[in-house]
Amino acid sequence: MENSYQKIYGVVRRIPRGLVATYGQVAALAGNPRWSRVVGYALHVNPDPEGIPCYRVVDREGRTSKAFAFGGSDMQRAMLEADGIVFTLDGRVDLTRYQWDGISI
DNA sequence: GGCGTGACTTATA
DNA sequence: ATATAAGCCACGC
Repeated sequence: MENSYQKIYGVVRRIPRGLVATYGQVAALAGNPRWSRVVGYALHVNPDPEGIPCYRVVDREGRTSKAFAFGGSDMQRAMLEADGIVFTLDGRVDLTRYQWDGISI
């Protein structure tokens, strides 16, 4: 039982539908603001894609990395739009409106 | 424990 | 905006 990953997964799992969180946000909520890379790795291994919607985790710009698992940011965009999130013309999420506060749930 | 790598972040040029 | 550098932590060898 490893705390770090469980915490990260727990935080990501708490992200409410229609909102997104950044790697740094998840890392901070997990307990350490410096796990940004670890969060990415944790989602990379993604042991439970159905319980851990990695597409709701974006970077500081509201964007995802090129190495995104589902087939690229294109798939992620579709998933987030299905959650009711609207993208900007830049192909990014409006973090000013959709970034999770971490207080929900 | 060291070294390289990585779905990150911040700072500097 | 892009590139480079450094920092952070975890995994595999």
